[in-house]
This record gives sequence, C-alpha cells and structure tokens, in this order.
Amino acid sequence: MRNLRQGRGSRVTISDVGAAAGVSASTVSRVLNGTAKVDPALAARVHDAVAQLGYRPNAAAQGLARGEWGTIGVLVPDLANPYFPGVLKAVSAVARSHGRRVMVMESDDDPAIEHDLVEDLMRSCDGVLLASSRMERADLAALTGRGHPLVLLNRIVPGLAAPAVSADFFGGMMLICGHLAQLGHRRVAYLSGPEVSWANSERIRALEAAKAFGLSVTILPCGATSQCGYEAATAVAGTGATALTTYNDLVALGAVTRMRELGVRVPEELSVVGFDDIALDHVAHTSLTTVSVPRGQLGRQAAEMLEALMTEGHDGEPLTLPMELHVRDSSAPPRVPAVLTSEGGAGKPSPG
Amino acid sequence: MRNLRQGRGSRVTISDVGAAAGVSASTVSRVLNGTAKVDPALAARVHDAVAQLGYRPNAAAQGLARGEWGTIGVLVPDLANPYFPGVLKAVSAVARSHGRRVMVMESDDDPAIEHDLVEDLMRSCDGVLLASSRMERADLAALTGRGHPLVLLNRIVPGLAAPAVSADFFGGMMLICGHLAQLGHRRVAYLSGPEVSWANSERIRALEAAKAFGLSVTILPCGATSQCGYEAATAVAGTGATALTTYNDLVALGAVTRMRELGVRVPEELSVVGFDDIALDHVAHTSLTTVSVPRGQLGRQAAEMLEALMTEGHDGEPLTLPMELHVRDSSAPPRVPAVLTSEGGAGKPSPG
DNA sequence: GGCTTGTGAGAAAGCGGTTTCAGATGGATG
DNA sequence: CATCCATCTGAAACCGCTTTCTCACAAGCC
Repeated sequence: MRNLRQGRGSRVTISDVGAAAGVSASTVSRVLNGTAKVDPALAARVHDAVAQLGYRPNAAAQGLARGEWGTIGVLVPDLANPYFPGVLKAVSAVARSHGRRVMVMESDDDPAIEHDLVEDLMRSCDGVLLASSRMERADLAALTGRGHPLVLLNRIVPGLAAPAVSADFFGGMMLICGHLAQLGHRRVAYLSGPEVSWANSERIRALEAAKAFGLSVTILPCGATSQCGYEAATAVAGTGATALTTYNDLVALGAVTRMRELGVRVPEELSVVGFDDIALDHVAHTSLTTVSVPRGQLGRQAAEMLEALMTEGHDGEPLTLPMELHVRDSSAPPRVPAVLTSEGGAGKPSPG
Repeated sequence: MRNLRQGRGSRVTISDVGAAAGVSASTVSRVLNGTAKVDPALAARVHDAVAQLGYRPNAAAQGLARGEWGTIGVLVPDLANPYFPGVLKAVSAVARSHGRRVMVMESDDDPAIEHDLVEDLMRSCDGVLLASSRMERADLAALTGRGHPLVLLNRIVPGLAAPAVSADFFGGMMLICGHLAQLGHRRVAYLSGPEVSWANSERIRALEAAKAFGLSVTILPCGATSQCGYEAATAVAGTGATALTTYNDLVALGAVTRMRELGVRVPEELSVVGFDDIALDHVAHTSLTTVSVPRGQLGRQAAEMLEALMTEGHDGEPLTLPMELHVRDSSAPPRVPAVLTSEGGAGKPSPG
C-alpha cells in the first residue's frame, strides 16, 4: 500500500543491483555515473547486474538527489500550428547537445491552464521556454520574477527585462508595407489575429507606422486559422483595398480561396501577403508573398539563452531576430493607378 | 556545492513553510493535500505562509514519496506531421480529466534515439503512449515487456499481445482500392512510405489483397513528405497506371503538383488518392479523395486504455479503429477503357 | 472521578538515488 | 621493516516530500 504498484514488475533499485553485484549502492552509483574510479572487475560485475536485472535509475530520486532534472520544458499554445515544429526541432537539438531532454506541453491557447502548465514545468524542469502571445503582462511578470530560468519565445514585454527571443514582428510588417507601397498600393486591409495577442499588436503597430509610406489601412477582425481567413475575406471587398495583409499564412491562404470564389483574381485585382512562411511546398494552392524568420535559428537562440541562464545564471538581453521578405506570386502592382480612388496621395493628381 | 543553485531564489521547502506557520512539515503536507483533518486555524496559517513564501512543492520529492508522477508521456516521430496534433489534443483532454499532465517528446523519426526517449519517459511518467511505426519488433517487445504501462499508437505487432490502439490501415487501403476498382481503374501505382514502416506495410498488404478486385499494382519508392511525392511522381507515367495511391495526403498533394506540371490532368487523366485526411481546408490546391480515422477518437481511446492500464493494470485488447472513405475531387473514372493498355486482365481478351 | 475512546499534531521512517566522510588496503618510501 | 600516502570502497547523511506511528489532550462513559 505504501507505493502504488508499478504495473506488475516490482521496481528494482540501486541497492538490488548492489546486492546482486556484491557491492554497495554507492559503488553502483559511481560506476553508472563515472564520478570516481572503481575497480574494473567490480564495474564489470555492476554492469552485468544492471543488465540482468534490467535496472533503470528512478528519475525522481535522481532529480531529488542531484537537484536537477536534466530536462527543459517548452510550452506552446497550439501544436497544430505549423509554426512550432521547426523551432522545437532546433530546441531539441540544442538541448540534446547539452545532455538534456525536452518535454513539450500545449496550452491549447487557454491562458487559464497556461499558467498552471508553466508552474508544472518549472517544478519539473531545469528551465522553461514559454511561447505565449496571449498571457497578460502581470502574469508574465510574476512568472519571470520567480527566479527560475525562463525564456520567452516570440514575446517581448516592454519594460520587463525578461530574457526573451523573438522574431521582429514589427519589422516584418514594415517590410510588407514597404513592399506594397513600392508596388504602388495605397489602400490596404489587414485581417487581424487574436485580439489580445502581442504578436498581433506588433503587426498593427507597424501598419500604423506605415501611414508614413502613404498607406491607409483598414483593420478587419479575423483570427489565426485558414477558416477565419476564408470567412473574413468577404469583408475585404467593401474596403476598397488593393492589397490584403494578414496575421499569418494560413489566414492569407483561406482569404485567397474565398476571394477566388468571389471572382477576385489574386494578385491581379488584389495582392495578398502572408506572415511566417510556413512550409507548404507543393501543397498550398498559392505561392504566397510573406515574411519569415528562420525558425531553426529562433529555436536555437532561445535554447542557448536558456542554457546560459541555467548554467551561468547569466541574464541574456531580450533578443529580436530580423524577418525577411519573400516576394512570390501573390503580390503585384495594383491594376488601377492609386490616384483613381481618392484625392491622390502619391505625386500630383493627373492633369485635367 | 551540494545542490545546483536554482537561479537566485533559494528554494523554499515544506519545512520552511512549517516553520513560518508554526507547525510541522507533516501538517503542511496534510493541509496542502487534504489527506487528513487539521484545525482550520492552522490550515489558514499554513496557506498564508505558502502564499507569503511562494512555496511550490518539489516535483521530484513528491514523485519519489508518492511513487507516481501524475504525468503521462507521449512519443511521436514527428511533430511537423499534421496528423498528430489532433490526437494529442484528445490525449491531453483525457489525461487532464484524470488529473494528469501530458508531456510530449519527438523522436525526429530516428529509431536510435527513439528507444532512449521511451526509456526516459518510462522513468518519469506513470504511463507512455508510443507512436512508432518504425521501431523493430524486438525493441518493441522488450519495451512492452518491461511491466510499465505502455500503449502503442497506430502500431499493432502481430503475435505480441501489447495494448494498442490503431487505425485500420489495411482496411483503409482496401476502401481505396474498392473505390478505384468501382470507378473502373485496373492499373494503379502506389507511392510507398518509409521502407520499414508498419503503417506502410499494412497499406501494401492491402494493395496486394486488392488484386482480387482485378487491380494490378506497381509500387514505387517514395517517402512521407510532399517533397517526396513531388519527386517520385515523375516515375508514375511509366507505369501505365490510371490511378495513384499514396502513403499519405502530403505525398498525394506533392504528386498532384508534379503531375500538373507535367501536363497530366487530375483526375481526368490520373486519379490521385491520399491517406489520413489531414485538415487543409482552404489551403491545399486539391480537394483530395482520401481515407481517415477520427483522430480525436484515436487519441481518446488510447489515453483511456493507458489510464486503465495504470490504475487497474487491466490489459486492454489491441483495438483497431475502422477508417472512412472521403470521395472528393481527385478521383474519377479512367478516361480510357482499361483493356487498351495490354493483354487485358479484366474480362475476356478482345477477339483477334 | 478514573478509564476508555477519539481526535489531531509532531516525530520519524522511508522513497531511491548522490555525495561526503571515514576507513581498509596495498604500494612506495625512508 | 615501519610509516606514509594514494586509492578505492562502504557507511551514513541528505535531497524534499508523504505517511505511518506515537503521543498528548479532551471528551464520553460508567
């Protein structure tokens, strides 16, 4: 009754191994961890015993004794988002090179359980990588102030000197705006992501700054999925926009589908630009103009920063990675000169 | 030196809380776990102290003392595969309803590290869900024989009475073959998945059984990604096939892209059928005919089976979930009668 | 009023490892 | 040949928590 029965196999402990090999538990530990020299003959006996008994050290006991878990935890909002696997693979690689495992948890975009999950991870991992665009500033501050190694992923909290690695969403959207302005667009619409998302607010901030390029922007509520994009696209027609920017590639693709159904040609009649550059080679119906950050690099830098935090306690500066513009088939100059629409912001109005 | 410094905050233990509240550690434990009645006044003091000190129980110590982790582990080959998120969400939901967390690990399709990861999971989780199509029978037998709760996902090992929940890949491919035969196809090609994959061999087994439908099948080496499909598609032309079956939807979509580039119309000149029905609404260029199993149900059943295994030790029978056929736009009757191609397997040879 | 119960809290014994500490052994040295 | 030192091994302490065990105290009973 003391211990939950572990399946049927009674658990074999380090003492059992010691007994079988005719040595003490300490020696078994030393052999297995290589922390001190032991007589090769004894070591061999120990290894035999380990093999024979199928001994596996108890992770909790090790964690308790060593004071560390050998694990880092990553919390992502949604594993279905094709954005994350790329960064996770890089994180795993870095972690493995430092002899750590990585465990992934998913919050399902629910800020309520998100907080709990982070606490769980902090209790059972040496360090935590947190990708949360939604969590509130106060929550975040509480979590980072806990004195436990934690690095924010794709989330910079202004005024909070928390270690973080993020793509430069603002800069990315600026690239897009510059591209569109250069093509001659004047009116653009934006299919907005989740309301409370920091990543979304950065994009919007850039769109507003882009008024300096002579762009006028209409923001339409939408979401983060292709279905959202498909549904929200209907409203674009009413805005008079010649170009459509979006929260991410999925939204953009959904919107393109809808626009085509509505008889609007992309990019001839409407340029559509994505965000993230999720890999959908040979799969998607449209080769999107979009911006991206190397996701491998993002994951790697974040993992390295976390590692530094865990080993040296050395606080990394928040790091922002520049995004790159990929011009593909979904953007083009507007079909009609921009002057047609209103009082003509660019150059002089046509004579007469 | 004894303990790794935990960031800067010196760890606060249950005794610290006890001291602060003026009670013993045992009482703190009792209050926090509600395992016995304690004086409400004391309980209040304990709660205050917990809040004040920001106490969090050490997970390793709890795990060690309780003999269980409150966690189940899931190992998937590749998080980038859009197949898994659906099942993971269902698994999480079930786990949460039983008061357990789920941690996910990714093997990156590398059987070598896969084995290690499973062992890691077994050492730090109460139960493990293993999705491995590649791992060898012997390895699998060793792992399942360890007496630790483990359920295989999408992998049935013939002759090994291991708890498992799997989609009926064989049946799924039979559905596809039936569909194609009914449309009038006689020669079909198959873009094969990974060599050593059980899921792949089940599909091939069905293709061979489908000779009974009058189908002749050519198997072409391929892989599991859209890129693979794109590249392997070139070889299909040489086979004289009027229909193409694939390892999964991604391969199918990649193949369609390539066929269109080659001027082959889908489905008029070539029917293409996928596998899995990954959700790519409004995103993919083609609405694929495909087969699927409800991924939520798959995850749920697997999680429930694991839970039963952990609590009651009650071995579930291997469970196979039927797949369903979704006929969409990528399959159609062959343009030319099947007899045209060669000596005519179906019906009598045309009179000379 | 003395004795049995019942109740709630502290002391202490694990859980299964790691690591310090002390001791035994054997070789090198004076 | 006695002494010292370097090595290697086992005993024991400890990691932080849960849980049994024990005991003090108060209430209930004859």
